[in-house]
Amino acid sequence: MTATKKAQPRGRPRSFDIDEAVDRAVKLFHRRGYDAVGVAELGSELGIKPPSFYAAFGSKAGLFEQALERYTASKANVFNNALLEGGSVAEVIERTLLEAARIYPERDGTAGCLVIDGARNSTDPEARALVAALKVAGRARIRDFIATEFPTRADELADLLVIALAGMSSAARDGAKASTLKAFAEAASRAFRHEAARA
Amino acid sequence: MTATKKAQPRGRPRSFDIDEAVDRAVKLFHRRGYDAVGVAELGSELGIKPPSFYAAFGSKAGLFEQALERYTASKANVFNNALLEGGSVAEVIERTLLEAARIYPERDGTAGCLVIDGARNSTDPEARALVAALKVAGRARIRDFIATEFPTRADELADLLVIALAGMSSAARDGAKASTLKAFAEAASRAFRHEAARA
DNA sequence: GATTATTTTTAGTGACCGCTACAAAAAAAG
DNA sequence: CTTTTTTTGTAGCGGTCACTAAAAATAATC
Repeated sequence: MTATKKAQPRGRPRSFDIDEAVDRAVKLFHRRGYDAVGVAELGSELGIKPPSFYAAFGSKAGLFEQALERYTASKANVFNNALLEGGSVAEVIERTLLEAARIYPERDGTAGCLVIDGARNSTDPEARALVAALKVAGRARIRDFIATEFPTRADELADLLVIALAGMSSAARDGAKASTLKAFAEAASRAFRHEAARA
Repeated sequence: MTATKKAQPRGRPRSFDIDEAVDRAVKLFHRRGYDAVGVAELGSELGIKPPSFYAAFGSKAGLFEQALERYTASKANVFNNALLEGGSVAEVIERTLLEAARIYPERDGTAGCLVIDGARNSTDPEARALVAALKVAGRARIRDFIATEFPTRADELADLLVIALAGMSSAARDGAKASTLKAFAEAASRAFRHEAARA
């Protein structure tokens, strides 16, 4: 019994695919940022009307939360993916930076990182809190991993990576080319090894 | 004759100080970003009403343009100030990074760089174009200066600085402490010297 | 067929957005 | 004084924001 759909419940069936809707929302929020995407646009892009939207997601921020979950569980989570391939700390950090340089440049209208810049300058406290929590958790994971090899400098080295990624996301959203980000990522990776070897 | 005020013109005198209004606008736009600051709030903060606002600045984007001019002519222009103190390319870049680490952390509600992040995710094409032009011009000045010592690697080295500054602005707006930014700036400065010496 | 449960569509809500028409007010010029 | 010029305050423009009340539609269940 391969049940993905649990025997149709009672009422009128939903006329749209929630998973696909979240995927489209990821793209829209990534493209233009949380505030710049309106519920009206989300509705028309998702092919649903406001009441269906709110019945399914609760609020605009609710959809953003699901979009962030989808995003961080995808290949866009560059550190997670680099970590899965194993290797030394320096190797994982290098793969993280190079992968960011590969996926951050504009593609299909999206650029940079949704978590880093998706709620930048947003007026919505809920949206800001959602990305802030993800940033804190992400940085903690990076720091703890670095600490396995460099326990006394883990914070400083984690900040080096986090700030470098933020710069790359920012630059990508400003139109930086893949070659530019790749050169920066390589320099940042060399800097990481150099800093890790210091003191 | 020390004329800053040109013999009062004909009509009703302006009831507010334009220079001070621009200063306050710089702070507001810097604090929350272009889109998040409304004309109504600008008006009440500046003590003027819409018609006076539009008579003086033409539009919200017009005030933003003046705010950007004020900002880039101030001590916030870290590269300009570092350049004025002279020294080698590596020294100027180091001062640029360290000065950014000093002024980017949150102070009086403002953090990071108004040019880099002030119109991030804005929906207003005019505001985006204004900061985009400043970014292009700023990067060109940095690249040309670096080229005086490193003509073959000026672009790559300029991107290293520009992306590092973007990362610092982003991190500062996310609450990074001065000590965090300082450590990053020092590492970035070392990376710059190291990259400049390569090849 | 009748009941119940869920989602749908229709048609809005009040609040805020950037911006403006209009006329009174306040100054210099005649 | 009157005229001319500029800025002011009052009031409100059309548009968009996130969101919702109410009832019709569509399914399983009784």
